[in-house]
Amino acid sequence: MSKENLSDWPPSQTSAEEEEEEEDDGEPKVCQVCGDRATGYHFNAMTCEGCKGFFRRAMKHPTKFCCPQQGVCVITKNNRRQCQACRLHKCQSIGMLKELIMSKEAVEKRRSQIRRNRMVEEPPVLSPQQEAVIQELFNAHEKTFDVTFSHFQFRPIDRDLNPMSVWNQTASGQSAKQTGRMDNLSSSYSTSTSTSLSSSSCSLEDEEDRSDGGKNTVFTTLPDVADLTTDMEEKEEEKEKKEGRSDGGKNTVFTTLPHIADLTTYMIQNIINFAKGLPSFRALAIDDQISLLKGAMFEMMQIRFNMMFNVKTGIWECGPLTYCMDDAVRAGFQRHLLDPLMRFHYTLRNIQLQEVEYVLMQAISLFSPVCELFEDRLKCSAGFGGMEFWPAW
Amino acid sequence: MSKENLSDWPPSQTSAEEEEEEEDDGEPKVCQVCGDRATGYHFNAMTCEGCKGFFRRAMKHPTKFCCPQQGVCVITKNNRRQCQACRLHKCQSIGMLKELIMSKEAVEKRRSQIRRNRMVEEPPVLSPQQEAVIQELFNAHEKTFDVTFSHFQFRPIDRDLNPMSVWNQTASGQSAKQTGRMDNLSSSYSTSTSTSLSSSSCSLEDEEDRSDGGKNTVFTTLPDVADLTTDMEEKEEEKEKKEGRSDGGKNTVFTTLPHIADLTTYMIQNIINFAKGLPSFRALAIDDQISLLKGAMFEMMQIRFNMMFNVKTGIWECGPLTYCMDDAVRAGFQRHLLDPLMRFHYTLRNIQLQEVEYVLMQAISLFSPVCELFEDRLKCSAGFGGMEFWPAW
DNA sequence: TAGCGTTCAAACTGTTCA
DNA sequence: TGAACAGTTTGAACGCTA
Ligand SMILES: [Zn+2]
Ligand SMILES: [Zn+2]
Ligand SMILES: [Zn+2]
Ligand SMILES: [Zn+2]
Repeated sequence: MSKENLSDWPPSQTSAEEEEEEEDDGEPKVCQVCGDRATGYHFNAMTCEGCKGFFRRAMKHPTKFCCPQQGVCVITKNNRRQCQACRLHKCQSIGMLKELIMSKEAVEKRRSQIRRNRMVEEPPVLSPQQEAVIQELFNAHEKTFDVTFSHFQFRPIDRDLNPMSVWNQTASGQSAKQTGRMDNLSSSYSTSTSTSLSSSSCSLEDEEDRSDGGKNTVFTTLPDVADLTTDMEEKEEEKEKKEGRSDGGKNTVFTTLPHIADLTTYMIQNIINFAKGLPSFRALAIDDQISLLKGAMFEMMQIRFNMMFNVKTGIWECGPLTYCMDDAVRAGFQRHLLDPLMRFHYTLRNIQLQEVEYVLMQAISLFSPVCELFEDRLKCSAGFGGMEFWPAW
Repeated sequence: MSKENLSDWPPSQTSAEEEEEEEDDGEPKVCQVCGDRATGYHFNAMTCEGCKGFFRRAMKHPTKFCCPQQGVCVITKNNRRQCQACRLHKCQSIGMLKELIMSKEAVEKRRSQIRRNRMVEEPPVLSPQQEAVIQELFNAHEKTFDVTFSHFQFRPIDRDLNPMSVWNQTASGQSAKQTGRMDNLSSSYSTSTSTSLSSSSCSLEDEEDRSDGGKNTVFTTLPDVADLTTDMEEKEEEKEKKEGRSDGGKNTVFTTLPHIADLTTYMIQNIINFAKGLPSFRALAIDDQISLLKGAMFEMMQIRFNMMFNVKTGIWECGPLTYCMDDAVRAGFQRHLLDPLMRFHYTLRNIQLQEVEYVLMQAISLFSPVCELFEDRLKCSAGFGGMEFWPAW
């Protein structure tokens, strides 16, 4: 195989044995481009599989090929790879037609048709193993996703009167209500229902794990919630500096930051518990657990927030609490992040996923490792095909 | 044939040789769409078979075709495949009528009418020859299919207490009962009724043939039952090695293996006797007999087992003995085999075949040769259309 | 026999992946 | 890049009824 490729450069003009692809007797069909064995008509010419694929690719990605021999190469089976320019020219000269390549739209239509056919004939039922995995994920999620936010402990949210956001929001009405609700509580930390959660630290010991009592593994080395929160706030700070707005916080007052920080902490804690509730996650090395959690945390949080996002009002409805984008602005988040993030929330929410599907998304996010080198920028696309909401920094 | 396809793009307007499909002299009718030889009027136009089929298909599946040439293509015999849009347009322009295509309901009515006619003229009764064949098969089967397992000689079945199977089985109840039954017998080999069968060898001489006394041919060269059993056990062993589980049997104890081996031997012996009872089988060369038996043995055994399979309980009821899938697991069979095998048993049993139909299935299996090259993997589909249960190894 | 529908292997698309 | 694969379209041959 290797020696064939050696001795045919430059493609000699002398070996112009004009192919007589007459079907002499039986079946010796010959590629009219390179002389290889042909497999039938492709784009209106008798060609081999190689020239067929080459022609399609060349036509789909219009690239200007350049011949090193002034375009006089004679294409053969062994040298066809050496000069794309002459190979393509030969393709066209023998009558290959780009019109017979299916158009972008036609291909897409064909694909969706095939998907539809598959759905019809192949029962959409899952194997028992698959069902079990889903059940496991869903159980862990159910135990750690506090829709009512009844265990949420927080400092009151302080909404500024002058909207900082340029987007109009219907937050004025709820602002008073929510602030008023805060005032009913004596302590500076509020909670919907009383819990034993200590406000200062949220260590990762399983002290609160309600799912499994005794079989807890060691989690003392998992990242502390405080660490993760600090990480994110640091990132915000860095970004601010880069944007040349680091005026030391003198002109901009992030009134909602304390509350949003508490909210973030609460979400992170629950997400860590979700991961801990997955046997397949606990089976990983502790360092891997940390890396996965760090890499996926932001995305998983957004996925969870999306489940509470109301597309009609643009408001996140977290139990008795409600948030609008303006609250994020007032916490110091920049348009550069919030713009694509909002697009993400509207897009994803409009798909109207079921809860199980959200859980699967979380799992995909969790188990998609992020390269250490890119941890700084968290995750860029996280495998969610066309739904990347993360700006390209 | 190849030359014709070369030069015809874009479909030229110049080649508009207006077809004169006058029946000049004899029969030179021409397709008004593409110019090919026409086979008559189809949907109100003189067309070829190709354009006839194309028109019907295009009308049945309302797909929007798109012409890459702004719809100016001129359709010819050689380029008609290259632009569906223009071909369909040409069809309609020459007067082809979709009204002449039978509607969905009309087609269905026609089909049932045909079925009815078939029933009338083709008597649903079988010819005497066919009846005779069936009778012959059934007789041979009846004499060799021991529903009561009264001649089954075996070592007691040792069921482990801890279920090895991950699937839940209702085997616990029967376990005790069946083991208890074994205890009533003194010898390590048990049998329901005493027979003269020697436990060590089951030679293929017709010493036990109750059907024909004297006209026995030589069968000493037929495969020994022991051979076949060994073959199958070897295959299981090989598979196990491939799956990297060949721990020398130290960790996995196949407690039921001795009994299952006896059961297999008994089944094989009866199936060989079934084949021997068929004159049409005996008429074959001895080597062919061996090949057919080897190739079909596993499948025929499963068919026989299926006749005793209880879909409700998932238990094979073999006379006084009962088996569940767990027994096979404990004999060393792997999920890779048992999974599709169980599917097969449930599927086939649910069809509720009559006994005669089971016998016909056995015969089909027996007389379907398996290529020597594939003997390793036994039979892959065995001619049972969509019921392949054999995993692709 | 004319003209419907049916069948199914060959032909020809795009896709995958080493 | 191209061999192998997967899926669809085509049309020659055939079955059936009026
Ligand atoms: Zn070629
Ligand atoms: Zn060149
Ligand atoms: Zn035609
Ligand atoms: Zn066209």
